[in-house]
Amino acid sequence: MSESSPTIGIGELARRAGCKPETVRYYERIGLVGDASRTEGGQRRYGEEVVRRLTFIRHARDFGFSVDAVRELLAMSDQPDMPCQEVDAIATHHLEEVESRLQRLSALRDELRRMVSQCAGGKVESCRIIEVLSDHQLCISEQAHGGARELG
Amino acid sequence: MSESSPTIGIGELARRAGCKPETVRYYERIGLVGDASRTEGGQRRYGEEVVRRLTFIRHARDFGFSVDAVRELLAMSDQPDMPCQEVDAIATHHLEEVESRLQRLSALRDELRRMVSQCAGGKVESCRIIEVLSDHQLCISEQAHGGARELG
DNA sequence: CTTGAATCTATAGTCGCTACAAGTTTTATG
DNA sequence: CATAAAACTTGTAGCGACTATAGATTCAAG
Repeated sequence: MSESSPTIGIGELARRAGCKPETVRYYERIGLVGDASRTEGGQRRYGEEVVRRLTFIRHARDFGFSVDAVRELLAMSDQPDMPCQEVDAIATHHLEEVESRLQRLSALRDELRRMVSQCAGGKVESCRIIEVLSDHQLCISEQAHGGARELG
Repeated sequence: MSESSPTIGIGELARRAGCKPETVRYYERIGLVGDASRTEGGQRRYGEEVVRRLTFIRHARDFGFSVDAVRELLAMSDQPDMPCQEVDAIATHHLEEVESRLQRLSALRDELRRMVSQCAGGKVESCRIIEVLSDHQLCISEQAHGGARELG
């Protein structure tokens, strides 16, 4: 693995990886990408391998992996000879979380739909939306939306 | 509307509404609930109407409404004679957001499933999960997971 | 050499809480 | 009534993953 000469500025790096310079500096601060080499004047300069690394990071983040998970995935992708069990475990765990979020979000959608569809458009006093929000008993499923906050 | 005498402590209030005392104080700080009356010693005491208000808040939050949306919903539920168009608008808007989140989360799940199922369990070097994360082109849908971070 | 874009650091803000620390008040028991 | 335990008080900092701002500096193009 030969490093390419570090000629890429933080702006171009960010653009090519699909994020902002601030995010790159943030990733440097938390150690997701290493310290960049600098120009005499102190500006960061990167080589192609950092573009690849940052692209990997952004892609994994787009998949919803947490920064900690990305950190582990990065560490593993740096060890090509190791078995990929752990990679698989992380991805499978994440998939399970996504599936569980989907279920709850879907139940939430059903409740919201029901609520909205029952609003007759009169006064607030008799608005079904307000009524449902006031009275948990009017929900079909008690568990449906307990903790929607975690769903984003 | 007669106010009940304020005898309920913050702990009982929180328990009855399904949150924590810290959350109640937080809601007071941001103005979702008004300032409570106090004992001589300075402790907060509440009446039943606050239990109802806090329950409404928690319920709306469980439905995934933002605090700002809850603020508006509260303001409207305080005006029973007004038409409920705005209530409906807020709820419908929220429903649309939930539906859009669902679509993206569902596409994300499909990609994750595909990725995980293609992992043959060998070395990291040839792990499909790492490959997909390294190369956006291997995704079926480019849009599928662009911004999963917002999905929770 | 000048201009303007890009970059630098440091810090604070976002959202909606949650957690802690160190002190005070209330309530229950002996 | 004394004591202990529970609940409460304020203030502040932390979470995750950035994002935004300010004010200074550096770089690249003409």
